[in-house]
Amino acid sequence: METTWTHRIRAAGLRVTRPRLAVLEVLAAHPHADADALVTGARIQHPTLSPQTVYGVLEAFVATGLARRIEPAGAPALFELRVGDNHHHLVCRSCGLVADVDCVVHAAPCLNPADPAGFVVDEAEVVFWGLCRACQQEQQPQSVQIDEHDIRGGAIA
Amino acid sequence: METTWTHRIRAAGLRVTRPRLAVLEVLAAHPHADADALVTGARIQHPTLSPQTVYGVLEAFVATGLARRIEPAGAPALFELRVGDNHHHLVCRSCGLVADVDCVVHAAPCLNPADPAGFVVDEAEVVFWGLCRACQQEQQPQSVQIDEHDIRGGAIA
DNA sequence: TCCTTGTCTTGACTAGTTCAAAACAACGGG
DNA sequence: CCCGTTGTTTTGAACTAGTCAAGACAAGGA
Repeated sequence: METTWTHRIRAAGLRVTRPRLAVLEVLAAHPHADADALVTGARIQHPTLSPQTVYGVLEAFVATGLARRIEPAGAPALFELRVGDNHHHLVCRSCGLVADVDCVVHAAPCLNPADPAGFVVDEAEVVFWGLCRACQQEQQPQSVQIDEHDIRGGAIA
Repeated sequence: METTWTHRIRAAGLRVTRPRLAVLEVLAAHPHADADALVTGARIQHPTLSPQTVYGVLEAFVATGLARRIEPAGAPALFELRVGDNHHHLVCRSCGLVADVDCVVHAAPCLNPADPAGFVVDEAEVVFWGLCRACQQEQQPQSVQIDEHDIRGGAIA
């Protein structure tokens, strides 16, 4: 398993280091983790890891195309390894859970503005907002407070 | 002119105050301004205005549907008065300029995910990323540095 | 004009992220 | 297999956008 990560890191032109392997492994297990969750998760394998190091690792991953950074409005940035297939995201307004949605058109931009106002568009970012299954159930029975199960997008269960 | 704003504020169930009128007027003149730009702009009419007051004004506007808050990834939040017509945005990767794009389907959500994964979707947020006309011209001649004309989304020219 | 209540002001504070410099370690060459 | 170069990590501080709380203030109905 780890060999795969090693190869992918090296293929991206990066040196293979312990922090990078740790972050990559956590990211693989938690496909929409935020920086904080990645620090926590990666510390299981590398306890002395600092947040700044993780930011550095992520920056390198994003720059080389190993990872992608997504920033849902009003929440810390999330990172995912699914890159290059131009998919989109579903975000729960209540708990922040993020799910992937395949794009019907697999090439970017997958849709075009009617009047691009002179812009040359290279990407259409689509975020669907709504309620995930769990939050729908919580809100129907007897309108429970929403903060009860504060999973948020990035947290590691 | 001001009478119009007065009416709109009151119609929203809010008291008509000087900070609110000032912010509303700046927002009308600069349709995609960030909080900082609004403070600067509104101070022309009301020099003692503090950032916190503007945040409060904007919160009230957004809560009552007078204004809408948009948060392009990696930039401070922008505010606009165009609400309720479910339009989308074009953002320039280089200078941050934001332009409106009409939505072909005028009701939210204007498109549906192929597999909503159990989510009940109420909005599809679409952001088109690309280069605005000015930045295209700047990058072709002799690949000029991009920070030259740092208009950014919210700044007031 | 007075009173109530919503709004503004002031100030401190937080989360998320970035910057800079020095210590360190990966890995290609000898 | 060790060494040196160079990219990475570490450490620590700083920064920005935005939030919170409490008292002063003013809008607008009586």
